[in-house]
Amino acid sequence: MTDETMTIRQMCEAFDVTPRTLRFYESKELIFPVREGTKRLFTRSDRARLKLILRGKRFGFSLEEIRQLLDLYHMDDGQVTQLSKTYDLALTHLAEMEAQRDELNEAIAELKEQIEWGAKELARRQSKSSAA
Amino acid sequence: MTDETMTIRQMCEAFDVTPRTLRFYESKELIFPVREGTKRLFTRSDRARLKLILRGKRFGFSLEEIRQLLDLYHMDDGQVTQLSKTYDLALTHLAEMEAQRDELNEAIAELKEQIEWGAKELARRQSKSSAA
DNA sequence: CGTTACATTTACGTTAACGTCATCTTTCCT
DNA sequence: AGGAAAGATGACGTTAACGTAAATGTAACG
Repeated sequence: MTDETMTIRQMCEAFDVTPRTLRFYESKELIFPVREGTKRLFTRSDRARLKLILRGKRFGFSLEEIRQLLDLYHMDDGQVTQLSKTYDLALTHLAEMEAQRDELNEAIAELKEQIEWGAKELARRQSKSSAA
Repeated sequence: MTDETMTIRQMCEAFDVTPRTLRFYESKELIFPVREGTKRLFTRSDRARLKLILRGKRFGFSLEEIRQLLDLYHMDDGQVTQLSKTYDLALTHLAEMEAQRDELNEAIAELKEQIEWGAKELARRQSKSSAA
């Protein structure tokens, strides 16, 4: 290994994705692996971004939404020109995520109720079949 | 209005969806509007299910996953045969949702940090430009 | 030096979740 | 009665996010 870089295979195993996925994310400018000849080498930065990408996906964000958010976490390189724009976007997303968390908590509470109801039903049917 | 049923238009306005979406959900057996002649009439049950559907979507669940979960909330009608199967599925989903909530909280915390960093940067640049 | 084994590019295929006509009843209003 | 409005039924189109296959390159190994 040259540095702290990883090959595409190592990335795939580390993050449980396919090569196609990584190439696809690169084509969409979500990650920027460097080239050693023709081969891709993924840096620490790519790994950090990929982690955020996969997390965003789990929250139901589209790749395009994620791409815009990634700029916030990757602000150090050069074009800080759009900082305040990105900042606003981050605030919006934060609000969305907090709303989603609240709704998720509500949904969890409701689901728990249903589960308890189900548990009682199962117990009831258990006693019936053992009584027969 | 005959009962507590709603037309497709009323549903669309109430839930901010298109007719196509409702027909699509019916074709996928997520909702079961009754027919008055050729027209669909949506019951209270359909509305409850639709609410859960839309919520599930916001959490990133697929319609197929949602369809299975809906059975849990709709258990009263007849086939309680699969109760324990549905029960297990509900427990699994509950675990998933709790994990998602935890991860969401973590992400919110990180995003807040980034936002604070952005706020400081903006302030720093503000003082620079006013000093010039 | 040939052959695995991994890599790249190009390009067409696929699935989910609807959108968008086009065409046809049904219904309601004046 | 007659025309607009709402609803229904196909059927084809679209977008996102990759999957998959074909053709080619290259790097290490015995």
